[in-house]
Amino acid sequence: MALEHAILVSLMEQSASGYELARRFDRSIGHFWNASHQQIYRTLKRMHRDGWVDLEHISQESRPDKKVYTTSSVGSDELREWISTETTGSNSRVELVLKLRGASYGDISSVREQFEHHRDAATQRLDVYRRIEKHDFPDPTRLSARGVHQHLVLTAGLRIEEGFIAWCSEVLDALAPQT
Amino acid sequence: MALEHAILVSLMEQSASGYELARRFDRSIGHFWNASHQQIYRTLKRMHRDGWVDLEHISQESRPDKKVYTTSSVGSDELREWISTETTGSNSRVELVLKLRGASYGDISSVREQFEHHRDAATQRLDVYRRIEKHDFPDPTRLSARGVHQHLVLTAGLRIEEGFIAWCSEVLDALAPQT
DNA sequence: GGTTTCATGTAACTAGTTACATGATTTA
DNA sequence: TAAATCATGTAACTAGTTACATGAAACC
Repeated sequence: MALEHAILVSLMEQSASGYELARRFDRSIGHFWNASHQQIYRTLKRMHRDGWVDLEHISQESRPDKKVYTTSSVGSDELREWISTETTGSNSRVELVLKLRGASYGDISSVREQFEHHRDAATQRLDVYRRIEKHDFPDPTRLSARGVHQHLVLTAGLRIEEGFIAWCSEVLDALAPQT
Repeated sequence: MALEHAILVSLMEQSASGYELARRFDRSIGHFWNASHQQIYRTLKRMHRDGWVDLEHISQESRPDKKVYTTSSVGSDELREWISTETTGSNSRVELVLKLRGASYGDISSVREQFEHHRDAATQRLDVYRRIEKHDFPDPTRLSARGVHQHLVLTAGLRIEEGFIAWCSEVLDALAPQT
């Protein structure tokens, strides 16, 4: 899972209450990730129990009290570790984006390697899709209605992989170690 | 939810056992959707209970018996209805792909409208991202390490929206009513 | 003799969503 | 005076993952 890690990255940038984190997830991070306030409160509680975050109670006049969370040293160790761990599973692209965002809190060369790996995997996938296209849709101008729809679905796969590979190249260019 | 509907689309194309469906999800559909066999068996059971699918027990020699499921009339009504229902929520792009794949089993003009709507929404999002880029990264050549990372994350958003909009245009061109 | 394929499932767990609950203050 | 903002939570549910279980046949 990575909601914990998304929260850690966000807290590294700036300490926050659960409410404030929920708002951040609705804005910047939330463009590609979303988490409800219920999820965030629940997760913060667990993270505090596990010592990943420190907690400060803040009383306010004319506003409800709030609990401000800060990444602890255990938390930042955990984040650093997670950033260097190979990214697998169905959510991997979103996690890669998150690792990029938090790259300064971990080992950048490891992030680079992970991007290389996922770019290569995407290139192979793209190749598979192109073979499928050649095999199943040799003449895309002559297709039944259902054939057209199926071909468009395959096109989605092609476009997604192409886009991802291009973006990986941008990332790798920008993360290139300055020699 | 839409796993039910993904199964319905798959069964409309060809009746299958839970095992066979799981394999299909690992291949074609599974490039952008994945479902474990446990999930599929559980969901098929519920769909059968609700009358969305019919069931035929098939005994085989030298192979375990299997249960072959077929979309019932209730199921195809449900699918038709779902295809015409507005697509919302965090999973909407995957659902749109699925509706495209099953478009022949529902109302194509409604699918068209949904694609138009989502293309327009993506165009607005893209515009928001471009404004953010102008505002937060006026000079992308002069950025701190963290600034570079944050900018690349924004770039991911830009590329995803651009790609999605381009693909929607392909879809809309292909689905255009022949006049 | 070991792995893959066919074929079905249960049980326990983690993650995420929806609905409900409270209550003051500020803004339209 | 109604809605939005700030601020926290509980409870119940749905969806998805991981681990365990069985057992024959085909393939390498």
